[in-house]
Amino acid sequence: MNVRSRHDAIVRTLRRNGTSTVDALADEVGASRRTVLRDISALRDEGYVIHSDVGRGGGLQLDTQSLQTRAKLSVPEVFALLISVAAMRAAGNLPFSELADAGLAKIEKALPSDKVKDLRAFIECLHIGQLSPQQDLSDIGKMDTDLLPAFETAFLARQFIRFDYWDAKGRKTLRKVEPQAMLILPPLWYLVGWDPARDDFRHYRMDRISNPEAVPDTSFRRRHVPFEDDVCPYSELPP
Amino acid sequence: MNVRSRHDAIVRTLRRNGTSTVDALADEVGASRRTVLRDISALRDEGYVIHSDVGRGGGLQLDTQSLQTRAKLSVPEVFALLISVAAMRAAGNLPFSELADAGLAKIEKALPSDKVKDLRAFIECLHIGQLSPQQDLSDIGKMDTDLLPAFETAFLARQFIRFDYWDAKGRKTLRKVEPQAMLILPPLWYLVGWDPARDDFRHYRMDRISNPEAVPDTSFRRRHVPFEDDVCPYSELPP
DNA sequence: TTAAAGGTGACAGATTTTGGCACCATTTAG
DNA sequence: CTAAATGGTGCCAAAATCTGTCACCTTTAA
Repeated sequence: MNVRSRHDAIVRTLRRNGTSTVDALADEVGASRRTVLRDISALRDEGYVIHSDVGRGGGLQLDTQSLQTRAKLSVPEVFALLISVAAMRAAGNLPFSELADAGLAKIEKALPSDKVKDLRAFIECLHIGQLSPQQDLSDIGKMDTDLLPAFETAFLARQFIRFDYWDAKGRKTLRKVEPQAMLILPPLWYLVGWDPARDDFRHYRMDRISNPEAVPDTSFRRRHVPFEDDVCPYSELPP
Repeated sequence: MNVRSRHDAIVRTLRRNGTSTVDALADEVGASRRTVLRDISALRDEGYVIHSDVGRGGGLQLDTQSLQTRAKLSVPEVFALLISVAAMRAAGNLPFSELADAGLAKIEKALPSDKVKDLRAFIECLHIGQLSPQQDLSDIGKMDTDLLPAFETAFLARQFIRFDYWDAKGRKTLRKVEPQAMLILPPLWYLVGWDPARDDFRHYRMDRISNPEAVPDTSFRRRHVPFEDDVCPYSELPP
């Protein structure tokens, strides 16, 4: 019996029984009274709130609201959560969004600090708006999460991005643009890029992009994307 | 040097240097070659993807997209994240919402299963709509997250909820209602309750509720709340 | 062929964890 | 009041685990 799994067993037992004595716990997890007491102390250090009543009829009691959970997340998952909360916040602060932020802050604290900075910088490139409901959105494709690495690299290292694009008429073309921003108009998601060949901004629906690849190019410039606050000048975007 | 901190040091070094040899790592973290190899093996077991090139010029390389983070979250924080993602999904599926769900699934897997069921059941009571923008929302108060425990208890144990309520005219009254649903009209958040004294549904702005308390009462009935799909019959709600 | 790299197994020594014990403080039953 | 039940602490030896050393293997590039 591992120390970690013994801790888990203790928490589980406390949750199940509501209240329990040290000796009963020791019996349950197959460890000595002394060890269980040390475990309780360790769990308290970890943030669990465990009440104890001393004396006859007393025992230990786990504060159910204080339950901790230990999750192991990958960077793309953290990224997705960050976007979710950022999008929700942009849509109008919900109650609990502070609490969600607190949770995310803990997750971020567990990431290497440079990775956090990268993610935040990427999220700075997001613009979230409201799509007018009369648009025809019958053909929304699923966005492939495999796109993420190339986009992250291109945005953060200020590289060009090259990809295949199927336009609204079903024609496939090869594009190479400076990634300037990401525009979210739920449920659509656009890349806003500066196309040097056309000397203008172009927007690309993410679900029509495939095989993206970050391409180093010294001519990259960060440009001022013509978003004004929450007003999106792209409101006449073809779906 | 702890095992845990040595693992962290190894991951940090691999991230910083991009690629590194076992001997260099051993030197860096002040441990033997053998120990570092054991640590690498342990990290791989934990889910880190570490590529290795054998032979002259080879070395270890951490797959940057596979970076894991170990976060410790409390139940209310998990709850807030669940609501965020649920709300975002209701607002129109964003790309990455699947990824966010995958992350949340991992978090939930780390929770006791009954707690997960409770949280899901609570979230079932949420109705998320769109607030028409012409409403006057100048006086939105902050919702206190301390309200959560009482609401969770009342909803899940089917108990009445008693609270102080300040209405739009600033009058304070004591209410006791059957909690039937939660209505989210960003950025507002309502409790939809059946008030037995008035024999009708009433809605209460959450930021005007204080001192909520769950009260067991055998007369509680689950009622059909007159929401129709996404159409909210409460659209004439006074803010 | 040789040197540089990752990887494995075995074993003794170093370190940490565990169990047992004595003991203390508090509370409730009788 | 007294006794029993409970949480809690300090100490130390035994048990378990971790670590370093060493020998050796495989693969790869010069």
